Amino acid sequence: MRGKITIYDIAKKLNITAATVSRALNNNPKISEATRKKVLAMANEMHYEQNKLALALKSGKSNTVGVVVPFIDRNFFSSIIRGIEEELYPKGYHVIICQSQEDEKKELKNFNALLNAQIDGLMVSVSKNTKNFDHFDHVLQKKVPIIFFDRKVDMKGVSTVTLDDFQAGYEATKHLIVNGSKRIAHLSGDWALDIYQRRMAGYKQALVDHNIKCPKGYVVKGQSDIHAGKKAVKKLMKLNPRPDAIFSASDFAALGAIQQLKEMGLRIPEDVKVVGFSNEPFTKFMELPITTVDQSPMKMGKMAAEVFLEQVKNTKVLLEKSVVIEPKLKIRKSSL
Amino acid sequence: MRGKITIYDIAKKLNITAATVSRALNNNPKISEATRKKVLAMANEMHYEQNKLALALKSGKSNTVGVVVPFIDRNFFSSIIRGIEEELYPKGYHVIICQSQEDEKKELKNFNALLNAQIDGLMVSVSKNTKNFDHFDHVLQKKVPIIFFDRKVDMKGVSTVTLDDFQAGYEATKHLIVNGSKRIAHLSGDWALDIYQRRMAGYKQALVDHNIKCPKGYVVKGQSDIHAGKKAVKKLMKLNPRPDAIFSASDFAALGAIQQLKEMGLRIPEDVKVVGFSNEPFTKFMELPITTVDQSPMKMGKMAAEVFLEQVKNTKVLLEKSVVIEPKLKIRKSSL
DNA sequence: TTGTAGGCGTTATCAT
DNA sequence: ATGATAACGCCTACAA
Repeated sequence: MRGKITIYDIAKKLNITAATVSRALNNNPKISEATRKKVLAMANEMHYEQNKLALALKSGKSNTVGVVVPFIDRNFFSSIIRGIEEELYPKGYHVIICQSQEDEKKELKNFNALLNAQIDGLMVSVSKNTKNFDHFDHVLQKKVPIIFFDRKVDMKGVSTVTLDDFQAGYEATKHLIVNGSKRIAHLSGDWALDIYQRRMAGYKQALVDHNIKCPKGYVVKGQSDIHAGKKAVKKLMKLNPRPDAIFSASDFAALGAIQQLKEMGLRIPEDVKVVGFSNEPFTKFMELPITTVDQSPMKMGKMAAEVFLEQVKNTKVLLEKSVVIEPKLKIRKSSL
Repeated sequence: MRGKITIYDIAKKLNITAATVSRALNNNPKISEATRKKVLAMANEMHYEQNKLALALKSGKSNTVGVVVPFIDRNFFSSIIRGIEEELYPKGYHVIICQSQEDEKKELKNFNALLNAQIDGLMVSVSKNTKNFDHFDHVLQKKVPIIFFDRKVDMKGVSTVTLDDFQAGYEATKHLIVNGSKRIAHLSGDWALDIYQRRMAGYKQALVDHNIKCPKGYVVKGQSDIHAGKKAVKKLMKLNPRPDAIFSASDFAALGAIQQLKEMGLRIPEDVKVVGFSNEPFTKFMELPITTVDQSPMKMGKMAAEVFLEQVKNTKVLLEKSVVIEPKLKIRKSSL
């Protein structure tokens, strides 16, 4: 029913054997130029197309990688996937997408399904609710290489591609300091994710390096959404002294913060400067464009793909590469 | 090297044959309850996992669908893919993602690669530069069902999931009329895509139905980006009489229009009302939230997946289903 | 240079 | 109820 024609069909037409056809098609040197040409011509004429499935079964390589992200429709993740796809497609790899939906159980199921599909590699950004990491070991046991991007698990035998979140936090904060802010608050995210811890660490280090205090209550932990940003600002502005700048570890929280500040009659950036994180598309489009940290997600995806390709080239040893991407501060009006 | 344990391994341990193991694992009735339990227990103990590749080769079904979109990192498309994935994953299907990058040749290559991978179905939103449609026929010849979403090709034997773009254009325009606009301009998109033609048709019909004229120059064709929106407004505002409202077939063009209007000192919505299209995330976040048409992309993805599932259930006939999704006007400040 | 044969892991069709 | 065997499409020793 499907892509009917096989190497056997070609062989029959040419009165040769399937093995010979295979050799011709695979540029195997052990074949005469004459028959190769005949085979190639016939294959073309019959519209032969190789069945990758059979090849995969035979070779143990499926030429497919699995990508697991919390949600595919977040700009950050879809940009990463774009990077992965564009890097891997020319090399003959397919990209299978799965969503963990920030759920450990779904993540585990994704892994098993992908393992069953005989993927050649797994690229994953860990769900934030994942506490148990056995399924990662399980993948490694099957000799399937893992490449983490952005959110990683500390374990042996894996590679990672991450942003230098410490540096990002540091630079964002330093930028505020340099522009005159003296009392800088920080909206942090879910501490289950170390990216938020590192961003905060960068923030704190910048304060220390510039002899600026971080009064009690200046660091607010919350979700990375608009509502959390508003809530945080309500708290922060009751403080005495109140902050004159906010570094948010998320653009959405930064947006909420801005909305709340405006509602309170505070001007941005005059009264309070704001810096967000992720360079979400909307930050650029606002009437008041928001300063933010660009994570180069497409590049992250491309790097992850490159590390994978390097890994499959040398299947003997498990690579343990750690690629760290430099953050890029996008300075806009909200902080000037 | 890979998922070593096969049904043969289980068979050996149990001194039975692989066929029996297979039967036990597949709930085949021709087997005793006793052996079934033994097999299941052993399979569990040995952490057996079915090799989908072998199954796929044997059965001719890969349990994989290919999805081809212009770019994965556009909110509209990634939301659709999310819908597809969430609908198909529970049914045991994998989703392979490809990007055509609005390029006919890449689209063709994507198709061939997916065909080689023995996909069970193809879901595609056509590249806007595709003029030749042979590769679609080619897919159909291989008995692989095609489901178009959003951008379709008119051909036999395929199913489609689209937005009612005419209705969307009609409602958006009517909304402006009802709110007092008398001179409504339209920013259209690339006419190679029929979605833009239909949006415009809806716009024109609404004008006719309400006895409103469409003066020359009131319809501006351009790209669907910020720059095009600005450019169009510069032209439009030179017209006499100048428009008091703009219905843009794209949110980005609408944004550009708004930026340009402001630059010209015109107030929105007082002087000019604006309606966009797609419900891009940023439209909601602006200080001046933009009225726009929501296309329910996640639902579109889910519907496409459902049509596919229906198709594979009945492999005898090629379904020719046409699902039309109702647009939802999101009324915000830019048009009130 | 080409053919033969076996195997990748599974299921389905015969027998038994 | 279970076993033996062939087949899915391809590749690759090994033999000729």
